[in-house]
Amino acid sequence: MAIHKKEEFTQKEQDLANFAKAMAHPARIAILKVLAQRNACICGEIVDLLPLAQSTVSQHLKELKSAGLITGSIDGPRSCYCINWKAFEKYNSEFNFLFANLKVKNEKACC
Amino acid sequence: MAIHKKEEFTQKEQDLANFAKAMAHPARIAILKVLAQRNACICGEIVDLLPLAQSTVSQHLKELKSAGLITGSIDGPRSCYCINWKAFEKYNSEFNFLFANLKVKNEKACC
DNA sequence: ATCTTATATCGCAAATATACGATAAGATGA
DNA sequence: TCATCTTATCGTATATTTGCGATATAAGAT
Repeated sequence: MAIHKKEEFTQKEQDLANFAKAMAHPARIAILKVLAQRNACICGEIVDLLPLAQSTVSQHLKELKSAGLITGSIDGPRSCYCINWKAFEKYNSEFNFLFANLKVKNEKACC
Repeated sequence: MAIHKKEEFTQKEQDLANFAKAMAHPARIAILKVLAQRNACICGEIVDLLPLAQSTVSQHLKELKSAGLITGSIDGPRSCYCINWKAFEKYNSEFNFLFANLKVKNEKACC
């Protein structure tokens, strides 16, 4: 591959792609679900709910965090995670905007 | 890794993750944009518009097609691609549903 | 001070994704 | 038929992701 070409695209395209990448694993979607269902910051209960090792879950959490979709803070001996609604909503509307933009221009399929 | 654990999650989680994965590259987002802007099925004009080799673009098109986001048909010596609005809308609303589901349960950040 | 508990990180192995050149396949035009 | 043009596929190199066990770290309990 030699060089990645990702940075040759627009910032918007890259941002949206990064957001999508963060969502591109069922484990991470399941984590987001759990975080919301519990209506509170959950630490390692996630580990019990998912069919994955603790280190793997921790890694997925790290990815969600670095993508900005969740926030994490240390609470005594355990870690507390929450969905970052702001960022989530931003990407969601950006995604909808792209979709609406596409939709408006072409309605009839041609092939 | 030995075994992939992806199939241990629910079908909905997997579907949404697969959709996200298809969107998880700026080149593929750019392709979708082009397909919509041209308001018609575009074949290899995409190659001229993207900073990628023809074979690479073809591969991205294949992924979008196998994810069901675009359709393709042969038109003489060239190939014609279109956005599959139906599937796109389905995933979009599924995504929104997940988001709304999350949103309704938790509004105040706790960390 | 030491032990326990919870979590993050490191190191590694395997799988997948990304990218390209070369080549094949299919249709059109000379 | 043969050359050409367009697109798909193959083979290959490299990068990234996924997953786990082992280990480190940090706070609380004994």
